[in-house]
Amino acid sequence: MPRESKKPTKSDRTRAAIVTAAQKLFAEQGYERTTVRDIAALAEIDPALVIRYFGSKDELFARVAVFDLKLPDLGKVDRSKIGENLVRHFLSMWEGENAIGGMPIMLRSATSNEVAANKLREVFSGQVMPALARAGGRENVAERAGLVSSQLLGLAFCRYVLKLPPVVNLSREVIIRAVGKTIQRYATGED
Amino acid sequence: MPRESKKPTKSDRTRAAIVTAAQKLFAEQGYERTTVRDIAALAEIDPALVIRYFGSKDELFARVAVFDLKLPDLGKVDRSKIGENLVRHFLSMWEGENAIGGMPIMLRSATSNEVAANKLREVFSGQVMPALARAGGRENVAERAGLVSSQLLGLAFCRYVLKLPPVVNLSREVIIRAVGKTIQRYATGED
DNA sequence: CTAATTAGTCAACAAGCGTTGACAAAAGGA
DNA sequence: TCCTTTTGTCAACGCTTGTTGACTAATTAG
Repeated sequence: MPRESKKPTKSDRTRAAIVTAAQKLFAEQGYERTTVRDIAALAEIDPALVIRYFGSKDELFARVAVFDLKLPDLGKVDRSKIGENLVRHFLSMWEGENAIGGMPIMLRSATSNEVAANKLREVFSGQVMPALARAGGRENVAERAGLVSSQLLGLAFCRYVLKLPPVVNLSREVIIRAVGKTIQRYATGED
Repeated sequence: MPRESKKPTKSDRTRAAIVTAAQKLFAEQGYERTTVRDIAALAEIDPALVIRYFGSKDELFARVAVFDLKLPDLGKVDRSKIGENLVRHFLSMWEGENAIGGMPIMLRSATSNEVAANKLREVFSGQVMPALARAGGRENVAERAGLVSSQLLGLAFCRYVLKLPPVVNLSREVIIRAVGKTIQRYATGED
């Protein structure tokens, strides 16, 4: 009974359907508003299967609410283009083909779900801080990373979660120029 | 039966206790997580009274989730100090004595409660946009207001809701200097 | 083909939710 | 004092939630 990656097809299609439905609903309505029955209905399966395959609603959420920012090595980026680079990367994480599904899920749920909030803080200390440590001096890393996060999370919050019309309507170019300049200053610590 | 402001004391102390408890709990856990029974327990009254006095949980939330940013007239502020001024004002709205209780309530609930999200958007178009219209040219008001909001809401989200340690630890002075410079650029549309 | 394993169905559970209405206590004016 | 209005209490309602276990159907192995 090799549990290896052989036998690609069985009804893990069910598992996949559950995951897909859960991602969509958690991202749209957050953890509390999304019910196991909603997920099952969207996946066109029985609610009991959600529990059978994932143990509980919490475990399913934990499974789905993981993501990797895939931040580039800022030590290898042209020093004067770090801000632009980060903003471009950030937008591509949220929009287009390779968008990371876990991000809207976390942002929507972190306000009322302590598990999600902790995961977001971990992403910060495990991914954002280390990346920023390679972008400027060793000093004030936390301060610089905090400022960067406040701007980028705020942008995501307004644009993708709250959907504030003027922020939704901002073009990629405007964001890259205006916000990029801010991130450049925060990230490098230059005044 | 004059319904005027006479007779200051009866048991509107109950009403006040309910409002106070509701503000605290909505601000800490958001709309969905907060139950009528929780509010009643904190106010040390019967759950039925919450409904009696406020009609429903939704009406109580609507009552409590209102706020006025009290933005200053930016036309009367030294043009080069608009950013600093706005950030100072923003911090005072969140911290200290006269902090507005409705703000954390809204921010926590807007991610999963459409009523709260709409109210936030109304605050934006009814208070932030008009104020910014007096800070720069008539053009790009929406763009500038959107950028300002993305930074200030992001700051509030990280510092007061998510409580990201590096952002919580930022001193007022650092925030006023670093974020103030950003807001200055966004608000005036310079560069 | 038969037997065993896997996948899916169904009804129900205990707990929690917002909300209601019938009733008792307290307060205040006549 | 009595009577009316205000305040508060209590139990219960109908509904939804996450979760469970017994059962059937489908798939696979020998």
